[in-house]
Amino acid sequence: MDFSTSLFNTVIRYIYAKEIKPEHMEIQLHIKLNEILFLRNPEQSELGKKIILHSIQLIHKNGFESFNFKKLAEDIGTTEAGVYRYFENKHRLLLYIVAWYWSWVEYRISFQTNNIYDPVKKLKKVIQLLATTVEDDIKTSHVDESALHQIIISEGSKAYLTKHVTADNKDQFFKPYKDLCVKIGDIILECNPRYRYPKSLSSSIIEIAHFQNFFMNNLPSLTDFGKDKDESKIVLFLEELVFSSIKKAIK
Amino acid sequence: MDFSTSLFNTVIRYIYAKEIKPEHMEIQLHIKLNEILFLRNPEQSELGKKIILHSIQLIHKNGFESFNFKKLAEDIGTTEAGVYRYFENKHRLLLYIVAWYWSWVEYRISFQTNNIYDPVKKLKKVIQLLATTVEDDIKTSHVDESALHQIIISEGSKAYLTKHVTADNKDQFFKPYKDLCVKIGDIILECNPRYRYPKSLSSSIIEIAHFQNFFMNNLPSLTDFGKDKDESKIVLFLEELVFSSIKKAIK
DNA sequence: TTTCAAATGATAGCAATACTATCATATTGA
DNA sequence: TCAATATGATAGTATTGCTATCATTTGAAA
Repeated sequence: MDFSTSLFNTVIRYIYAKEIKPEHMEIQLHIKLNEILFLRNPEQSELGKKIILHSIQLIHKNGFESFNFKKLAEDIGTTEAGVYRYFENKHRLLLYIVAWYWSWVEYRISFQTNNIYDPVKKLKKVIQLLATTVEDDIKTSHVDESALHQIIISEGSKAYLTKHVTADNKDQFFKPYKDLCVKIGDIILECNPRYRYPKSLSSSIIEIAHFQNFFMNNLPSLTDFGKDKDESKIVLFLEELVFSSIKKAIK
Repeated sequence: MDFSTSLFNTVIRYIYAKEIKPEHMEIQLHIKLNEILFLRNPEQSELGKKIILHSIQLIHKNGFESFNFKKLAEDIGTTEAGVYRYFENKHRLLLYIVAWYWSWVEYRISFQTNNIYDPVKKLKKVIQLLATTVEDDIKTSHVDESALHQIIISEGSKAYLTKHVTADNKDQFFKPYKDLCVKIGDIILECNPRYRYPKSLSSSIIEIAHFQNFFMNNLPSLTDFGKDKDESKIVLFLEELVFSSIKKAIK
């Protein structure tokens, strides 16, 4: 795998410790996002990175509804006005975080399905990546990917469930999510070129993975996974759902 | 069908015009909800019914985020304090509306699947009812069921995507949704008693029906229905997904 | 090393939101 | 008819979601 290649929105940076020894070398992932998502790029300053890190922590802890820029500023040790210089409002910050997440997921999928040529195996890997808790492969200094995953499950859909979704869509805020859907849709078509609903199945896999996880942990009677709360069962459920549907369509 | 039977949360009332002529007879549906959902029962006063009617209109028009009790009160011609006498806050009002909706859907399903004994046909009917725009069979005077359906699609998940979901669940706020899931899960098991994920499939059908509709109308590239925006295609997608999965599991 | 623009900090203020409280009046039902 | 209950009218308060201004620090170019 060529790490220097820019992959969609993703760029890999080599970060070396001052004395270059292999064990001190870190590979850092850098996600490049659409400029319209922010007023000032949070990846390019210490304050900006703190804003991302602490908003993920705060939203994870207290939820998006009770989250606001005043609390965030206090948490960071800066002022409300300081945060407003980076993001217009908290919804834009959520859009940024969500876009970052989907870009990161797409990168992970590319990385983890690399050199897998069987589309069925590839799709299984995708389902597993979408439906199980992240274990960091490549670290990013200022993002807690595990907390982020939880946030996307509980708050992610609020990014688009608004009256201004059409305007936001025109501004390309959902591009990473849409790119990911296309990518998964293509794998589905590789499995069965005659399957009629690749994009709908793709978005359904993503959404089911998330809300089955949410239900399992919060409203367990809406699932069959309530007892042991085992994510791998969500994977099995999804695999059965997806592959029986794709295969049936072959006939 | 015995209309006098109380069905889960649902009660049917006969309303007669003063002169009893068949064409003046109306059958009115009355949904009885858990008392904890409100401070004062909105079904039992004119003001209460206005609150429900106008909040559905306002949320439908401007979305839940921009909705508040001041605007609602102005719309109705009462005062903010007046609304607070019925509902603690706007989230509780949303919970009420959502609970009402799911009770109503369960009633519709019971009504429309009555006398269908083939579980596959029954499940098809359920999918069709969940995934297509409501056409009122039985009218309720103070609820616009069609606007309500749109609200549930765009705002419904916000009812449970909160940090207090566990507390709300203990207070039984989600009972109608859970009852419906059980009911659909039972039909799935009738189709195939050995299917392993009846509840997860049930909640997935409901959620997919809704967000595929939302995506189709707002982020069409996430679906395969963007061009003609035809709800019946969502039904076909869901049927293929559901029945291939259930049937495969039979083997 | 200066220097000048950009980023940050500190403070203030304002309109809207999310309530709570109080008292007067209307209604209605026992 | 009278007493409880529902509604109306008004006021007030803490918090939220911003915007504006000016002073200070930082950092990169000259």
